[in-house]
Amino acid sequence: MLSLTEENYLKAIYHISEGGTKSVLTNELAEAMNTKAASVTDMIKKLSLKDLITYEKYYGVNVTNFGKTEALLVIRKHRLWETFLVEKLGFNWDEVHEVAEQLEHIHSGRLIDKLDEFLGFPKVDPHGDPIPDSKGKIKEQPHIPLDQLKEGYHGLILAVKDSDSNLLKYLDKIGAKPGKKIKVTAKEEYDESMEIQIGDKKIFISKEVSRNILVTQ
Amino acid sequence: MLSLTEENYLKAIYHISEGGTKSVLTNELAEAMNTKAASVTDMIKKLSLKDLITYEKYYGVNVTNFGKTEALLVIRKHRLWETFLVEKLGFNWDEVHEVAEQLEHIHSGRLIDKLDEFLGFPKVDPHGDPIPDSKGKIKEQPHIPLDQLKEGYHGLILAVKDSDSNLLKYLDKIGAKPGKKIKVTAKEEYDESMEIQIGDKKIFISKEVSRNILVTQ
DNA sequence: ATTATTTTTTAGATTAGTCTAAATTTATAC
DNA sequence: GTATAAATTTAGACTAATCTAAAAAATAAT
Repeated sequence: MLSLTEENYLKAIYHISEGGTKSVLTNELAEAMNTKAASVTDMIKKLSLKDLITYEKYYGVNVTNFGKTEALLVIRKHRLWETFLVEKLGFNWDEVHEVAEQLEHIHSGRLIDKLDEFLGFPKVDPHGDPIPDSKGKIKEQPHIPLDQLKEGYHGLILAVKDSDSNLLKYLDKIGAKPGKKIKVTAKEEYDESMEIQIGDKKIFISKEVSRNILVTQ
Repeated sequence: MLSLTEENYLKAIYHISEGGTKSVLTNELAEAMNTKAASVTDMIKKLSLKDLITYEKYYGVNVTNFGKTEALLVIRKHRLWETFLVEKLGFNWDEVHEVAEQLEHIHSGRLIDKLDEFLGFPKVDPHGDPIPDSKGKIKEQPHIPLDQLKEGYHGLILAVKDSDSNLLKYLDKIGAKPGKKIKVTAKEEYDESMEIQIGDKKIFISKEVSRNILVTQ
């Protein structure tokens, strides 16, 4: 069984590697984990011994299929708990990340499947991110970050980045929720900011915001 | 903030001391925590420094008022989670202890009060144990263990010991649930076993069972 | 292609929680 | 009331996860 720390490292590797599609450097991981490169090297050795990742000295890390599944099972827990907190306990979507970071490490064969059932087998969490199934399989919808959508084009909001509470509060305020139609009405080359239309409102947003909104292509 | 281990020690001290009414010996605690006396001595020093307990070398440990409150807040979490698992997720009462042992250590100001509200502010958990309020205050009903009830007398089942899964399965089978009326129809002096009546059924139980059932006096 | 810079790894130390074995204190027995 | 037994504490060591500082390897610059 994985320790809490091992699970957190593995999850970070999965995310940084964009689902295992590219390798992850020691320093990237150190920054993501808020730790030092030396600590990362140590943990990498442990995860490598457990066949969760492959690791070649000085060249970074790749998740194995086994590691990918394990990471997705943790992510499944995280997203189901977030859904529970919002749907059942009445939390706002910007308040659930920290608590779900703790809840995702509860080990119980039956708990999470019972919770899944209780929630009605949701397909996505409150931020629009897909929830892996109990085998660790995930169904991603094709999507692009909003900052890559061209002027004049529109799309549906699929998901938003879940970990930044202030961003989520702001997105709430401007009405940028998954499912909403969004149109790029103007784009500024210089700083890549854009004007968008959601419903009948026009809003100006920076690239910092637009890159954290995922839309259908 | 208390570590997971500190919380577990404190909870064990609270239970063994019967709510802080008597002092706890090192070896008792070592047995309860499944650890060695030397480890207990170390932890006792830590808890003592944090003013959760008082400790005099070679003479055992007593919980402070502060420690009592902290212990009761952990117990509150444990019992609310057990209630959630049974009432909402459909677990049996003998399956929840281990999972609740993990869930009780989730730190979040709002989570547990929201959960309390979601459950409808229950007064007792599925085993009949009272749930402390958010200030760490607990309301105990007057009770005695069934083995102290005299022949011919009856009482209502208030609560049963929650941590032994096999005992709980057995109690389920014989219909010994909180709220049920129970009568001691015969008592055997020699081994302190007894015959009891629950509903229209008469059952023979050992002292090992009867001392884990709490009844109104 | 040799030097300088950046990144990564190793070496050695630290903290929390644990252990065994030895020493100390308290309790018990004659 | 001294000897013996039991309980408790201390001393020293171990593991997981972390750190700093130094060494090693890879990358970039001239």
